[in-house]
Amino acid sequence: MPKNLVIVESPAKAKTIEKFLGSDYHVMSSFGHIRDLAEKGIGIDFENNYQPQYAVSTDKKKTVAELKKACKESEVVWLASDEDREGEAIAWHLYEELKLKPENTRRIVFHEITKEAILHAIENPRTIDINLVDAQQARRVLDRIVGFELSPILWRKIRPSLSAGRVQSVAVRLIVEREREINQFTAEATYRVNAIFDSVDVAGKAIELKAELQQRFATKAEAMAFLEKCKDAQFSVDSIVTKPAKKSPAPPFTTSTLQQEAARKLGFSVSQTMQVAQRLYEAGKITYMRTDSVNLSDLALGTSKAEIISMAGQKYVHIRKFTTKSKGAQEAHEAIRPSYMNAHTVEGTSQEKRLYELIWKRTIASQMADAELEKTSIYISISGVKHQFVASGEVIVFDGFLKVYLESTDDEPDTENDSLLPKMHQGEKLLPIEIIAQERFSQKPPRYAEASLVRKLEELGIGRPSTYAPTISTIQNRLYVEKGDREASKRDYNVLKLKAGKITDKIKAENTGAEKSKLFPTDIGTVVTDFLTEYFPDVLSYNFTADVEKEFDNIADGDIKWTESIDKFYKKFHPIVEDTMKNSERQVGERILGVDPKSGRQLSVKIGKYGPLAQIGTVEEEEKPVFASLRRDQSIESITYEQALDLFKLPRQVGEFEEKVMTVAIGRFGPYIRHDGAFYSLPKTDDPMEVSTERAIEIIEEKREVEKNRIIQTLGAENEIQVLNGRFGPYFTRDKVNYKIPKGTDPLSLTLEACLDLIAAQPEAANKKKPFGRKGAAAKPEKEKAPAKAKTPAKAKAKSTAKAKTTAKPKAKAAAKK
DNA sequence: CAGTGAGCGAGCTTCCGCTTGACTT
Repeated sequence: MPKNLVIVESPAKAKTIEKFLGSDYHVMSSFGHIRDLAEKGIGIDFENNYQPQYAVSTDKKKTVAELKKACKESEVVWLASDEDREGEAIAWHLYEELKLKPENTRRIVFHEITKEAILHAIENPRTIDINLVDAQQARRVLDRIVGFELSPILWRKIRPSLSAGRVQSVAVRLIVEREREINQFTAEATYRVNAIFDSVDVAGKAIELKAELQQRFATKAEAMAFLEKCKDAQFSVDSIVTKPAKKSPAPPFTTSTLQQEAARKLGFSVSQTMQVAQRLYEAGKITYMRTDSVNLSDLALGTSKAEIISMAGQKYVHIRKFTTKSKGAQEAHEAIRPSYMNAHTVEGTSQEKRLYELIWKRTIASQMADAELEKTSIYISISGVKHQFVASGEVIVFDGFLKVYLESTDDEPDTENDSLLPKMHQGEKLLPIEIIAQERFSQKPPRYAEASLVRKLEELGIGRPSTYAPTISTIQNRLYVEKGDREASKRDYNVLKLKAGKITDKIKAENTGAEKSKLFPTDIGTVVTDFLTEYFPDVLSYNFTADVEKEFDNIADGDIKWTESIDKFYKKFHPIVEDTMKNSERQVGERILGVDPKSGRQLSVKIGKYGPLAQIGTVEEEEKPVFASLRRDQSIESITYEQALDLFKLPRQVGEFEEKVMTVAIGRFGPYIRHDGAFYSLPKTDDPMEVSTERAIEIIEEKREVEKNRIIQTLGAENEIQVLNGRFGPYFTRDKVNYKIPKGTDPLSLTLEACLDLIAAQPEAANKKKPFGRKGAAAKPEKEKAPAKAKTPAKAKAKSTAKAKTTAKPKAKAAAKK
C-alpha cells in the first residue's frame, strides 16, 4: 500500500490525479458529501445551541468503510476536496468521520487538474479552515430549518406532500409573477414605416434600397397623414455615416451558460445537457461540468493559441482572461472546456458529439480576436417632412472569432441590417417604389424556459451549478410548474400602402404568441406562492439568498459565530411559523366570478381535492353546489366568467343513435362521446360544444371500424391467445399480458406453438404486470392517485430486498417492523 | 381509461449541495 492517501470528491478526478502523482500516492474519491443532517426529523438540536445531528448517508456507508480502511494503511492523508465552502466542509466531515489525526493529515487545494497545479498543492498544504466549515454548517442548518418548517404548513393549509425551500420557492415565484405580468399586459400598437426606393449608385448603376422611417406613429391617422405628404415629396440622400464597430467573443462556458446555449442551439433540456456533459467528463473529454468559473488554465490558453494559429493564423489569436461577474461565485473549478484543445470532435452519440463541438467552439472562440465590423447608415430626407428614412447595413471587415462561433440570444432579431449597402453619393435622388405603414404591436414579456430560469436564478445568486437541474425538476415534480406549449392566436393588423400615387388600406392577419417548452405556473403553484409571500415575505424575497450569503461570508471571515447568526434568524422566523400554523386560513385560491344567470347562485372557482374546479352555489346553502372541473389549459387565475359558465354546459346530449342517447363530456383524458356504455374520444379538431349529431355518429363508426380491424386472429382453446393490431403495430396477448412479435414475422402466420415459444422467450413480461413505483429523480408523482396508495408497491419491494441489500434505506426497515 | 369536490380515526410527506449509480417500461 502506498504511503500517501489522497481523497478527492469525484472518481473521474481521482483517476486523472493518480496518473500525475506516481506510485507513492493512492487516490480515492468520497463521492461528494459523506455525511448530512439526520434524514429523519429536523436533525438539529434546538435545546443545545443548534447542534447539528450528522449521520453518514446510507448510500455512503460503503465508501466511508473503504476510506477508513485505506486511512489505516496510509501514513499521510491528503484531503483534496474543492476549495469552496462545501468542499471545505467535505474535508472536515472526512476528518471527523474517519477520525484522522492532525499530525498526519494535510489539507490541499487546486483549481485545475494539471500536474503542475497538483504538485504545487502538495508542496503547500494547510489546515482545515474551520470558519469556512462553520459558514457551510450555517448554510446547511438554515436550509433545513426553512424547508422543514415551511413544508408542514403547506401540508396542513393547502395539500399534503408539498414542499417549500429557499431556492425552489423563489424559482416558482419568478414564474408565477411572470405569468401575472403576461396576463396584465396589453399590447400597444404603433405604425412602423418601411420603404423601397429606386436609385443609382456612385457608378451610375440602378439599385434598390430598403429603408425604415426613424419615427413610429402612435395612431393610424398620423401614419395616414404621413403617407399623404409622401405622395408629392422629393426623396434624397441627406448623409452617409460609416462607423467601425467591434464584437467580442463570449467567455467560456459555466454550467449555467452551457445549459442556455445547449437549449438554444441544440434544443436540449437542462437535465439532458447535464447528463451528456457528465458522460463527456467521465470519458475524460471535458473538464468538470458543474462550475461557476469562466477561468481557463494556462495550459488551456496555450493549447488554444496553438490550435488557433494552425487553423486560422496568428492574427486570429487574442488571449483573454475573463473574470466572473455572477453573484456568489465560488470558483472552485475551471470553466467547462475540452480536455485537449486539439481534439475538434469526439467519438460517441450524436448528442455527445454536438455538445462537445459546442464546448470546443465556445472555448476556442473565447481566445480569438474581436470581429471588426463596419456599420453604414444612409439617411434619406423627405421634402416638407422633418422625419428621415434610414437604410442601415453591416459589413464584416474582419471575422475574428465569428469564424467559429456566435452566441445565440433568446430574443428574435428585430431589424435586419446584415446586408451590404450600395455606395451612394450625398444628394442623390431616390424614387419610392412603395411605402408601407404597418401596425406593429409591443411584445408580451416572454415566459421562462428551463434555461432562462436558470439564468435568472444565477443572476440573483440563487442555487448552485450542482442544483440548477434538480431544482428545475423539483418544481415540476411538485406540480407547481408545468412545461408546455401555447398555440399561436390570430391577430389582425392594419397595413397602409402608398404605391403609384395611391394609398390602400388593408387588414391582414398574423399568428402571434406561439411558445414552445415554456414554464407555466399551475394553480397549486400560484396558491402556494401567494400564501408564502404573504406570511414569509423575507424568505420569498428575491434577495433573501444574497443577504444570507453576506452573513455566511462574515462567518467565514470569523466575524460572527455561526450559531449566533442562526439564532438571530430562528428567533424571528419560528414565531411566524407557529402563528401561521395556528391562525391562517386553509388556502383554496377561491375567486368569485359573479352570479349564475339561471339560478342566481354564486359562481366561483377554487382548488378542489382533485384539482381546480368551478362551482355554482356555496356549501352554506341548503341546495348542494354544482361542480365542474376546469380544463387543462385553464387556470383559476385567468379564467373568465363566461369560460367558467361554459364548463357547466357539459355533459351535453347530442341526439340519438341506434335508439340510444349520445352524450359529450370532458374526462380525465379529454373530450369524449358516451354511447351505450362505451366511450369514444373526440379528436382535437372537434369542439365538444359544437359537435353535431351527424359528426358524433361518424366518430363512433370510425372507432368501430378500427376495432373491427384490431383482431388479426385468435389461437388456442377459448381464444387463449389473441393476435391484435395496436398503436405500435401487431402484438399478441394472453391473460391480459402483452407480448412482442419479432420484426419481420407476419402476424397471420403465427401458430399457437410459435406464440407459446415466444412467451417462453419473454418470461419477464409476465412479471411486468404490476406497476412498480419508479425510483430516482425521474420519478413523477401521479396527480390522480392518492400518494399513500401509489407508494405501497414500492415499499413492499424495498421490504422484500432489505435483507439481501446492505444499502437498503432505514425507511424500508422501519416499514418492515410494522 | 372517461363519476369525484368529503367524515373522527393512522401515518406519511419536506430542504440545499456535494457526488454517481443500476435496470427495465
